Amino acid sequence: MLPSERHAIILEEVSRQPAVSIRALTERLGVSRETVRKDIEQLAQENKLNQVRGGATSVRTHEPPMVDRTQTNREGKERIGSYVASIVPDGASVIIDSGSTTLAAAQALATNHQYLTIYTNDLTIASVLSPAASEVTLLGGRLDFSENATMGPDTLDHLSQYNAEYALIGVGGISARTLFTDFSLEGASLRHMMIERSQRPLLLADSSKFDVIGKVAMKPLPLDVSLVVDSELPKDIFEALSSEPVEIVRV
Amino acid sequence: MLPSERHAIILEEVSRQPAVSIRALTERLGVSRETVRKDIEQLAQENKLNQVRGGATSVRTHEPPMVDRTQTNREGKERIGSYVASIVPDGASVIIDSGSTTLAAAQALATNHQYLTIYTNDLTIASVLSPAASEVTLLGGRLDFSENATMGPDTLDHLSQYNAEYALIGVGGISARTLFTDFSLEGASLRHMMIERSQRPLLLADSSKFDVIGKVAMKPLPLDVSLVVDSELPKDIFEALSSEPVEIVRV
DNA sequence: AAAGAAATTGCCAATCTTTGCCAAGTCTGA
DNA sequence: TCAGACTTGGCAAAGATTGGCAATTTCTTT
Repeated sequence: MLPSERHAIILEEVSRQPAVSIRALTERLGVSRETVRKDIEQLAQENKLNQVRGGATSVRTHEPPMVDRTQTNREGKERIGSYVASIVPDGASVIIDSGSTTLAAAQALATNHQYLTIYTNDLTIASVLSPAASEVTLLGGRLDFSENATMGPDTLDHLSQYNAEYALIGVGGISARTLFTDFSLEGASLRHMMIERSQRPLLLADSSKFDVIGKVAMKPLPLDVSLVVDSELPKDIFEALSSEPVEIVRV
Repeated sequence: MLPSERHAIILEEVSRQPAVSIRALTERLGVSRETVRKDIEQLAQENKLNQVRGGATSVRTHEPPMVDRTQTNREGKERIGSYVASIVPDGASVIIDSGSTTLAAAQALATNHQYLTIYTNDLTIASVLSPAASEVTLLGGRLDFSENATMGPDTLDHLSQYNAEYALIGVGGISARTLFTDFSLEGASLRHMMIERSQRPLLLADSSKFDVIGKVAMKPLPLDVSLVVDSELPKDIFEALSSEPVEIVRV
């Protein structure tokens, strides 16, 4: 088995689970402990994974908490928000996903618009838009503490009653190999339905999402979407997206 | 199982519930008590959680729920809240109405309980109880800006899917002539259904509600309820209530 | 309500196991 | 043959388990 094969397998394992042990890898790869250790050492230097005692962990096992996320690449998120506010006309109906990027968009909408109809599962976004919209519908369901948003089957049920002209969707991560990924299955299902339920879905991804791989792959995009980004996409991601029904908007 | 895997699992547990026991973790992780204890010790040093006897608790000290200091009769509401917290056992399921009196009760519940199942239409109450409950379900629907709570047919629909052991209901006003009244039709319908959907409904009314007449009369009480008040009821109201299926609790 | 018994838990020390790291040896393909 | 890659073996360090004991909590009984 070639080193590159081993590396690929190690990376696959580590992206499928949050961590792998050297012990497990020696069996899977049929090589010695020491070889696996050196492979991991090498991959860790390339920032493909984290080396920990006894094995390796994925570079990003958990999504950082919301409080931190609102601060990362704030300027990029604000630029995306302004763009969204410029293309969504006043009076439109908009489904808005939870997250820090969509929150930035909601804040931008709140300053320019008055007669929006909003559907969202994010409590913060609902509060932000409440004074600036004709009507805000909060999707019901189990409250996820860290996201401050509702999730789960009830939320899907509730959303299924509505259609909107626009949808603002956040993504967990984009990479060339896995395309769009998410950090929870519930979140992925919800976002998928949000896309289906709108005429014009906008995927919002600031540059901090590039090359990030979440643990859940998103289902294939059901229809044409626009991907709004704040900086040039890495070339490999750009090429990987060329076969998808995605229009890329750089703002 | 790698140390980092264990840490991730422990943190996940502690973010899902407000507390985990070492006992439960030893089973979940398949390692000895001492190992779990040391893991917790380590995570506690990193401020990822709190170490307590027998386990760990979430580090989240829920953000100061900006108490409205202009709130009328705050002391009375707090007394009602403490009483409610004393009779609702931990682990119970509770429907909670929106409003300042029920918010006081929610705050009291949050300090004493850990494993409640909550259904509420009030965003503030949901946030307050989120770290202190096993599960918080936010009822979906149109967001009422002034109440910071959801209302309307969607909310009724959603609530109709649930039953709970307790319900904490606020009232708009109580008077001898009109008995219980409310300020909106939507609110009255919702409160009525909340009473129907619980085994043990508690109407909470501090003294600022006495002799107040809202514009909507509440439908007759569907079953026995307890009315929790913080001071002696005016005599005329007391007599008017004597023919109703109401047990009056003075706290 | 208080006292005592039983169970749980924290903490420590000794022991066993696993892992990291290094050096030397072995294998393989050009 | 030789250079690079892999394995093997050994040792020290880190990690994990076990058992013991005291402190604390919980349950019982009076």
